Amino acid sequence: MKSQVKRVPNARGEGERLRQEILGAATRILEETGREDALSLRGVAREVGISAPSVYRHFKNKADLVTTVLDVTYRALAVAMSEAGESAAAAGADPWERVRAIVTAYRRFAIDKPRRYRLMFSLEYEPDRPPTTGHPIGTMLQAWTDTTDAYLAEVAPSRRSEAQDLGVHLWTALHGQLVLWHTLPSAAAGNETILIELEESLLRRLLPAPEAPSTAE
Amino acid sequence: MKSQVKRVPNARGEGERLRQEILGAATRILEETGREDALSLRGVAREVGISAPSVYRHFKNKADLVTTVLDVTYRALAVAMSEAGESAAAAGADPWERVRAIVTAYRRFAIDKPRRYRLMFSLEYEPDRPPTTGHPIGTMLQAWTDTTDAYLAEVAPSRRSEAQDLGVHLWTALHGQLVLWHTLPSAAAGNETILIELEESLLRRLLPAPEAPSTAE
DNA sequence: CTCATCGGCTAACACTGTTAGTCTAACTTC
DNA sequence: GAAGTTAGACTAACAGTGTTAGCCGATGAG
Repeated sequence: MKSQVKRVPNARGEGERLRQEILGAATRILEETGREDALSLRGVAREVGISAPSVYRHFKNKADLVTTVLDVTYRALAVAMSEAGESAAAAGADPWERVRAIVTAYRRFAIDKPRRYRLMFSLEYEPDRPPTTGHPIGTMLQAWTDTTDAYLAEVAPSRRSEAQDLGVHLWTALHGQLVLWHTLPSAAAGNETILIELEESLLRRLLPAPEAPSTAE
Repeated sequence: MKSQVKRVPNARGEGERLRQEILGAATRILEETGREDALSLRGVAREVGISAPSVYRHFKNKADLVTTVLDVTYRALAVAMSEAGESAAAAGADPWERVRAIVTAYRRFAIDKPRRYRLMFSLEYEPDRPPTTGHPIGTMLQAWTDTTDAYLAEVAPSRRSEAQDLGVHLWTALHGQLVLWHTLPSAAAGNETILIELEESLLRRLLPAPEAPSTAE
């Protein structure tokens, strides 16, 4: 019952396979528990069917494992955002609807993967990583300033210099809303429409309306 | 060297004293490390000069200890905010300056106690606490909606119905800014003026200007 | 055929949260 | 004042943790 099949080792070049399995199991556990210390190397090893020290063949240590999970999550979020923007554009959406689509994708991600989303922003920056890449939060910020810049370029070109500021405002406010929503126990939590209304109210206040006010089509 | 003085027990009714010492040590360690799992009961016990299980006389378990530290921190933040508002009012500040003072107090707190601030919003709600109190984040939100309500009452009474929304926007956006600032490694971090400018830019966009536009003194 | 190396394993260390049970000194009650 | 109770601590122990050291079988290169 303890070691069921004694797991035949992967072939010579196939070590990467186990790495992916470990990553998957760790992701699952982190998403279920939401706390870094609830993830134990022995636990993921048990789930994958290997022994705990074998994890060290593929990850430097536990922190490295967690960091990798979060890096993957960051990338997935960025992809979800850009895909939402592009498919909205392809469907002929106007600039406002395009921003709306990106915001919605962001919210969906944060709500569907709540534990990991929270974890993304609750970890200290680990300085012993390749400093060229920087913290993945930077790419997140970039995605938002790109969004506001594209919006301003089409809708209010004269105010395009505010794109950076607006991107920061948009992202930070949305993130704050989601944190609040995740944390608040009863009232808001579970009621997504509240979030949507808040978003709407925020966007109206933050994003400038089109400059040519009337029939510009 | 191990047990230096064998710490004479507190007198009969003085158990509270040790409780405070434990709380203080835990607060210190949490502020230094910033991670819940870096706080060990044996560690705080060592620092206070008692044995680890003695902590259980005063706290249900480790989570209870951490929660208590954060509750105290929440209260301190709320107090700092209201004090800033009141002392600004006492100094004859106008509504805008009053909001500004509260925002500044909030930022100061978040920057001076960065680890604890981050911890406040990264813990899951623990359901086995007295449910009457709710999550302390609720009081935080209340403080902000009070702030915006007071501002609107004086400056734009016709829009007072928006106070709730504006309070949420203000708080979530500020919180998001601070998270970003804490997380981003090089560029922003350590440069507080960036934060102040962001705040200013946000407040201008969010808070309505006085209704009587001209000479209303 | 040899041999290095990949992909794993076991054993062990130091540490953790938590429980059970014990001791001492002070306070309460008769 | 004697007896009992209890606040305020302690030691011992358990199960589980991250991590390191060292081993072992199979596979591929020379």
